[in-house]
Amino acid sequence: MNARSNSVEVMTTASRRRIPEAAVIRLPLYLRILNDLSADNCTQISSDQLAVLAGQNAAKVRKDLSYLGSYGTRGVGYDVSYLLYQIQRELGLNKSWPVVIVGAGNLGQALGNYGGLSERGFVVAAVVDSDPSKVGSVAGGVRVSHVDDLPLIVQSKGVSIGIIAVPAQYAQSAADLLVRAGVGSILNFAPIILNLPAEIHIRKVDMALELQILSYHEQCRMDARGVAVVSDPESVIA
Amino acid sequence: MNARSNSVEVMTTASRRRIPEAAVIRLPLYLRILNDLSADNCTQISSDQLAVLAGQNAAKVRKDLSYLGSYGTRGVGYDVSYLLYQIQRELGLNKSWPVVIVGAGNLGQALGNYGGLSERGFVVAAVVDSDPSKVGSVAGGVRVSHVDDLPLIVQSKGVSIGIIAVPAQYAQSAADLLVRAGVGSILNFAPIILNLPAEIHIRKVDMALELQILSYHEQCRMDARGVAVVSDPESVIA
DNA sequence: TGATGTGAACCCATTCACAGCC
DNA sequence: GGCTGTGAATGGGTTCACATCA
Repeated sequence: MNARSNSVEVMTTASRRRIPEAAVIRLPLYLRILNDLSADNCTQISSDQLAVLAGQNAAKVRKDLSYLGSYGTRGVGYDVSYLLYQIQRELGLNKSWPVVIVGAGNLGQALGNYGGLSERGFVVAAVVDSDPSKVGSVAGGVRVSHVDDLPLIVQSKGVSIGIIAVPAQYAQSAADLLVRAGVGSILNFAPIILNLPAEIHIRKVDMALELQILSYHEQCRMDARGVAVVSDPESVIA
Repeated sequence: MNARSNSVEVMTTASRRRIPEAAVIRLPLYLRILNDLSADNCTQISSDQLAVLAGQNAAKVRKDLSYLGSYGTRGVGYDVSYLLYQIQRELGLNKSWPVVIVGAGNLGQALGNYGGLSERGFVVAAVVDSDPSKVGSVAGGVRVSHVDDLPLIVQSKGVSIGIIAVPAQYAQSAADLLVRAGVGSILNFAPIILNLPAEIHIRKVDMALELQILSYHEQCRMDARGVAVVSDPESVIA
């Protein structure tokens, strides 16, 4: 029952314990904090301390970590390096993930050169572009390939994660190409929401959208401070 | 009771109807779709159709829109341009929001030049940097100012939204400076989670973090396909 | 008839509170 | 005594299903 049994089990179809999405999102945060602690030669940490560092509360931290297994010691806390290892394993960061970048423009090149990718085990397997004049040039230590070769590249290099770095008007077709080529997860930098089949995982990195949400919160904040606001736009227009 | 009454009401402290956070996040998505529809001369839309375009379901769309008021027509649907107007108003996009960008490096300059900002009413009031050699150069049509002038700039230009575009190691101090200068919302591009007072709204645009989440989902997907996986790392290490 | 608007039911995430163990 | 691990309670978000109205 406990994951720390002594035998090697082989899991087959769908036997992975599913961790709630909300908890998965916080794991990289804990990971970063534990890395910093480890660099400072800190070996033990309690859920209380970790909660402060992560801006969460202790109960949530304990619940999140309990999804990984029972790796803490009652009355003491968690071993930093062991917890680090367990989170990395759960997130799949002990593996190397080949990614393909679609778009060799400013953003695509910047991402290709971004050291944080390789640091975290994400290897730029290829950069592709539809512009023939860009094919052959070098971006991020990788020669730019033509987008027509995408299926071949995905197959031969075992790529399962694609990064979209093209202007908004081409983003949907880039996404469709990635899906057809066999990619299962997409990170989208274009300022657009993509239509994708449900089985494709997608994460958005969309500044325009985020700013609009901040705009709403700013408005609420200003209202709360007591700034007078007209509540009926109808009559203002009329 | 209905927001479409005929008199002009003046709301004072905290009278804004609070829309659930989850719904606020979808409003910019609807906005983008309605804009496209409007450009295609489409004047009416039903919750069913909008749901398909947004990748949501009809009930959720109706509930989301109902938070704005009762702007639909039973048996018919919603008027595209009126809905557009209402969403923009609710999000505060009918106002002009001055923003300050902290960091005049590659990312800061790219953001300053990004047309999507001004298109959406976000005006780059200033770009600041701590490097004196960068002060005076031009980024995004705005002269780069020294970070020491931040409080003055925020005050004089009425800035309430800050954008952090500095390396991770400087992000926390940049955030602290913004808060002390009086900014209320922050968009963070640095690959780090910031510690901020609860009253500050923050949105993260963090590729490293998003990729780690995709990595987890890829792992789940591969497990589901029946790839054999060792479930007990303990014994593998030993 | 056909689509909105919305209470009620459901489901997931967070928080509480305490049993269990070091 | 102190801290983890976790059932139970709470709260928010989504979905259902239908009353309501053009």
